[in-house]
Amino acid sequence: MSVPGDMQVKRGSGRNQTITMRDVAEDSGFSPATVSIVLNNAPLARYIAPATKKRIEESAKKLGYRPNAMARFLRSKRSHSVGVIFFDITDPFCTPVLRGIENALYQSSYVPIFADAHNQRNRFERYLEMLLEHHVEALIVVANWLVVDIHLLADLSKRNIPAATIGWELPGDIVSSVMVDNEIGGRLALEHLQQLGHRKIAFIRGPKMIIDSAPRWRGVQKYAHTVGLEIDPALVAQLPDSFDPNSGFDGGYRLAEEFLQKRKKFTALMAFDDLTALGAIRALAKAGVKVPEQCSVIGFDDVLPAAVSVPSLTTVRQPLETMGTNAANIVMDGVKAGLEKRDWSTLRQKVTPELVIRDSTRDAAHGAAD
Amino acid sequence: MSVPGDMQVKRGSGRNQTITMRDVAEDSGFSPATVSIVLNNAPLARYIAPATKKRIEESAKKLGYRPNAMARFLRSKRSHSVGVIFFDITDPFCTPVLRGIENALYQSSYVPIFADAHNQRNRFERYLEMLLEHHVEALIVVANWLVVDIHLLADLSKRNIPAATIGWELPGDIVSSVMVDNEIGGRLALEHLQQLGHRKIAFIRGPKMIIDSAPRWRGVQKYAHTVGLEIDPALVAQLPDSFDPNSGFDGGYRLAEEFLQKRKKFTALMAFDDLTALGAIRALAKAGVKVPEQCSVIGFDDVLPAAVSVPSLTTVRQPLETMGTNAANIVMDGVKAGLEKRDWSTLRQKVTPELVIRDSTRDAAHGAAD
DNA sequence: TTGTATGCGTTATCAA
DNA sequence: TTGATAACGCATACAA
Repeated sequence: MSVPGDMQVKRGSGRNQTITMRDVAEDSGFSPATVSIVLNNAPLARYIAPATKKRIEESAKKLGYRPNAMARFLRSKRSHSVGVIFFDITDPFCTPVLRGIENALYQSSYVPIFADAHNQRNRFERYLEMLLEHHVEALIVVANWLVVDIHLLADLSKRNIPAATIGWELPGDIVSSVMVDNEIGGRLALEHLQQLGHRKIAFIRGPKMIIDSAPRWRGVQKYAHTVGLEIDPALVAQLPDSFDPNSGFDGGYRLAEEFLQKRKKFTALMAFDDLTALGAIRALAKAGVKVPEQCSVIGFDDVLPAAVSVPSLTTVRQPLETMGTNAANIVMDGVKAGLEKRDWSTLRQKVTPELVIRDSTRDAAHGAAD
Repeated sequence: MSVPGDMQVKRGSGRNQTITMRDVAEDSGFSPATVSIVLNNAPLARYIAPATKKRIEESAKKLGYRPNAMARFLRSKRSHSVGVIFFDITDPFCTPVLRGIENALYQSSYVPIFADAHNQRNRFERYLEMLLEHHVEALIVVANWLVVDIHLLADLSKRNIPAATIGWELPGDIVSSVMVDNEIGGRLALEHLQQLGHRKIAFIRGPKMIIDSAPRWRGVQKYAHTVGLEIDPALVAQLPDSFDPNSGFDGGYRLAEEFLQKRKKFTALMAFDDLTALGAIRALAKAGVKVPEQCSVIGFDDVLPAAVSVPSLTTVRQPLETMGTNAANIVMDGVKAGLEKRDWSTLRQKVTPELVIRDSTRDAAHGAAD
């Protein structure tokens, strides 16, 4: 039996709330400074006796010590957090992106502080403010949909906090960005339809205010030109600007209906994105046009609804999760660079989309929607 | 013209990084204490001369002063952040919930720290650890899918941090919870089919490990009993346990296929959730069974894919965004209670689901899948 | 009505 | 190889 004095019972006095470093110091018999060095595995830890380390680590574990992130920040200026602002989380586009970001940050033991601008400029600004107050070490903006003028972001670089945008880019080299290569994507989609033998193709272009719209369409035009495919202006429509990222569905429905009313024959339809494609498919179905038998439809993005619809949607896949991961890694690299006083420059990354062939497209031999 | 001495230009010296309260104090000519009182509108602010307040506020604005959340926390023990752990953000169920949580927290100027457990226990624990380090003032767990035993959460109440779960509940009264009333939901679904005249109905029940499965099925059984509807055991299947929240799609597909192979006639199918329903619809379509003409299908949840599928899916809607909002309000109330040393007790909230009739169901007169 | 002094839990700079 | 000590930026008790 051990003598009473042997008992390491912590006097459960008043301050039973939180275990501080001082508690660990007392328990282990070393000074707070040493404890700090050991527990952070700081450079100086090389000079600490292994036995000491062990004792300290044991005490820490025994007491359930948890470093206080706030106190730590006050000294080290490191909050171990990154701000992540979504323009509109409602867009299924965002989910895999968020997953990618989260996963990358997790690897570095950083936490994401989540913000959703609801497509409102003042909300965006307010969140920026809040994130700054929380001293996030970096910022990621997922700007899939609406424009909010992001000059605000330029402000950040002044504060030396690395920022990256996903699905959007700013002029200049202040903010990093990760985007799909829309031109390749546009080509991929049209190429697929063309190779299936489609010649009469209807197009629903993206809203003017979306940055992806123009290059994606350029990809289409260039490819059409290359293979000598004629694009009938009567079969080209454009989604109206809107604040709702999922409005493409209604837009696709309406524009497809209009195509049908024109009684212009087409055997395939290329939509700006997946939801637009699904909207179009619904219009076609309502008019009794079967997909893909009478009309092939291709989307863009590869969000969840594309995979689980009936028929499943052929689409051009954006590697959304990867895009999130990359953006997070880019800013984290910036954070590390700042820490090590290394030089670091902003990055503009284009990722390559990929054709995903499913059930909504097939060869043109069979029929046509008119 | 003002004299040179009038210029309030801040010497852009070394410490141009961050504006602290001391800077504001110097600039306004008052002490840091007074500045603190004014800027926080603390109780003592009542006694401060309006002119003083004005001067201080102007200086603060002019200098672009931003309180340092970390430093503030160290004193006040308030981090102005709430941890939000998702078991698996990949589930479309989560998006509206997240939106609801975010919106409620925003109203109180709290930020959500986002965590995604990827359905892994150790990841869940690690995040809990990280959130504790960041001293979140409350915790919300969105446990839509897999079980991770949440005894860990009980730990939190010891630390006096209010917690709530969404889509899951714990025994005891340690943690608040917000759930749909699954029994009502189950009844609603069956009632709809029954009122459309369906008698031969196939059922795909939820996985055993999901907490919703049992009560939802109970609702079905009770209603069937009430109206004297017979449930054919050969037309009842159950989704296998799985770690992937979207696996219901494949499960629905497979089980619907099996029903079809049995050559038992049914004119309607009730699926555990929307994705399961969509999977089933794909199987039916593949077998040439038209929905809703030959077979009605109803889902549960009302996630995005349900609304944009073709045909659009009739479903029992969970008020997901509201559930998120409610959970956030519940824990925020706990936070305030703690602050005011008020009493506060944990809550178990059941929200009411709602039938959303769309295009995947119709009266039974027309045909049957066999 | 405002200012002074102190400490929150850590880390960094010394000195020992 | 380790320990004192002094900040970090803010909020409060207390003094003035």
